Amino acid sequence: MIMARILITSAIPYINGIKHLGNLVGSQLPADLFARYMRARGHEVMFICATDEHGTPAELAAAKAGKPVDEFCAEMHAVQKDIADGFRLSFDHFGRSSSPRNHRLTQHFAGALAENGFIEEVSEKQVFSIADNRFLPDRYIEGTCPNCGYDKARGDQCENCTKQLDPTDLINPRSAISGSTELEVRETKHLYLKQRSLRADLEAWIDSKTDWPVLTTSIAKKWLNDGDGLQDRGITRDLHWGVPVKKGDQPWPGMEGKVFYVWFDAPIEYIAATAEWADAHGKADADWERWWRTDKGAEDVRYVQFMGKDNVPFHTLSFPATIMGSREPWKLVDYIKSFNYLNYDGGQFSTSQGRGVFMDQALSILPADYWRWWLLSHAPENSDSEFTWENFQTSVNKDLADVLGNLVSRVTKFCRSKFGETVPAGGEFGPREAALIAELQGRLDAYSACMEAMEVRKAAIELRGIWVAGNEYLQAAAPWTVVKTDPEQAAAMIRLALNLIRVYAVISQPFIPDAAASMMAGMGTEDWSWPEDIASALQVLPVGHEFTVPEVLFRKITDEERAEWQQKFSGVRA
RNA sequence: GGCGAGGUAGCUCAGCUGGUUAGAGCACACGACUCAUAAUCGUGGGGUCGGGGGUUCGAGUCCCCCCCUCGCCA
Repeated sequence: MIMARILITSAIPYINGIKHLGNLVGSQLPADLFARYMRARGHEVMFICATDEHGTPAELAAAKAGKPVDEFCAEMHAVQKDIADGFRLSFDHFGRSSSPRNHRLTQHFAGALAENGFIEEVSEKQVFSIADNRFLPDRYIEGTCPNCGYDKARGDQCENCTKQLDPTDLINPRSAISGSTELEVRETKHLYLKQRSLRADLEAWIDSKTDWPVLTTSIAKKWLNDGDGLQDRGITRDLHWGVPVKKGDQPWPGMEGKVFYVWFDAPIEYIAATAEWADAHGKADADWERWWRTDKGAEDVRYVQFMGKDNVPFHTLSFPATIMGSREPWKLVDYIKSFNYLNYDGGQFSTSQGRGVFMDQALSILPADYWRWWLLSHAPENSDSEFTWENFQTSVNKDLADVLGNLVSRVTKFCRSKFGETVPAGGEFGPREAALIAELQGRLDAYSACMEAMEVRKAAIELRGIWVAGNEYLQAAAPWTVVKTDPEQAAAMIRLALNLIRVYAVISQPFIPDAAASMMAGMGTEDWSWPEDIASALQVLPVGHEFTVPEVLFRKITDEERAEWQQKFSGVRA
């Protein structure tokens, strides 16, 4: 196997609150699965995530919490970091889009784009709230709809009659933030990224990605071709919290007091976070640049992004336009794995309504592995999928407790009672064992192929099949019967089965890292080497090797618990 | 209204460029086993593949129309 270098990024979660399970399964979790698998196969991996911290919602959330926005973001970053650790998300670095690295890099990209003629200054009129001392984004202006008379219409659209509005259309407009009616229209200047000038480049690039999921390319092409086609995009805002507008390290005349739009600086944070990683580990710039600069070693890097479908336009068009327009040799993404939505019990997960299970709540009721297994084995790859408590309970109980957990239990306890807690000697492998080895080799190849291709659900099915094969073997070999007449032969069977536990720990680790660690600890080894060859992998634990019977790996979810949680999470988040 | 994704066994889903009796897991029934977390293993019942046309020797798989769900946009 040739060692490869793989750069993996997960869409970066917004700072203003804790994410729900739908967000988790749409980007961070599958990205982690892929990162863990690639590391397990011996590849060099750089797995990057961060918090997305700028913009109006962050400012408002901070105000609501009664804290300065920078302090609020620092606290929420720590909270999200803890939860990510709780889910065992194995980021090499979990950065912050508000970092000095991202400030400098964002300003650098803007400067380069301007130099190459891809930035246009546009003067436009926006609503300014005197009481709030700030410009108001359209959706933060409320008033009476001129069309239907609804008195809580927003400046971008009336939610009652769905008519598209301009803020100036509203009757008796007021600030949605303070309620103040002291509003005035002011002239303000903004920078636009001339995406239309890069349209041909973008289209050619996307057309060259024939191996991308249809979900990814269909969304990209829609934005490229729909209506009037790809539009130029404003990349600055009249806000206080954000990356100050600069042309590289120089001031940008006329843009004083403005910041870059959150969607401009957020993807750049992928790069900046890698630089933050280098800083945090006392490494040189060359150490992160070899992942991102094709002129500095990134030519052989494979870059894979994970995200929900709502993020696809920014990753297929806006961010690539930023990179292409810089005319600098930054690494473009090689593969975009995108996901549909996970629904919750007949409806949508909703952050604003607190509907569904949020990441902190999930960890408070069950260990990470339960969630990881269910979410990954039901990842919304081909269409939206649905979380129900009944499905969660049966899947987890059956797959984890019955098929895998019980297998570990029956093997180790049987050995302990008949041979003691060491790998027993005697006997030889026969045709039945040879058949098992052949089957496992074939199934493992299929599993690996799915993991390489990021076919998450299929990989889970293959892995489960491998677990089942172990039970099938035991059932057919029946060492509990054989031991009565031929203890040596039974010993050979159990020797194989104990080694099987180690193999299962290694290959299951990307899905269920904690259980894998328990299995490995029980087997008394730290040999995580991937079972390239099953026959030899099943001899890693030698005769006489000591092990212990692990605690129950997965306890079952009871009907009472299921009913309780179903009730608890049906309504509004406390 | 436009666009995109879907509508396959009770449930959750597989089914690439059309090809013999449409698959898996769960649930259900029966049987085997008793080492194990009342776990495991085997066998079986169950679907006119949203509806209607069409192309074809042959369509869940291609074309047209319609219905329904979800999302995005206007």
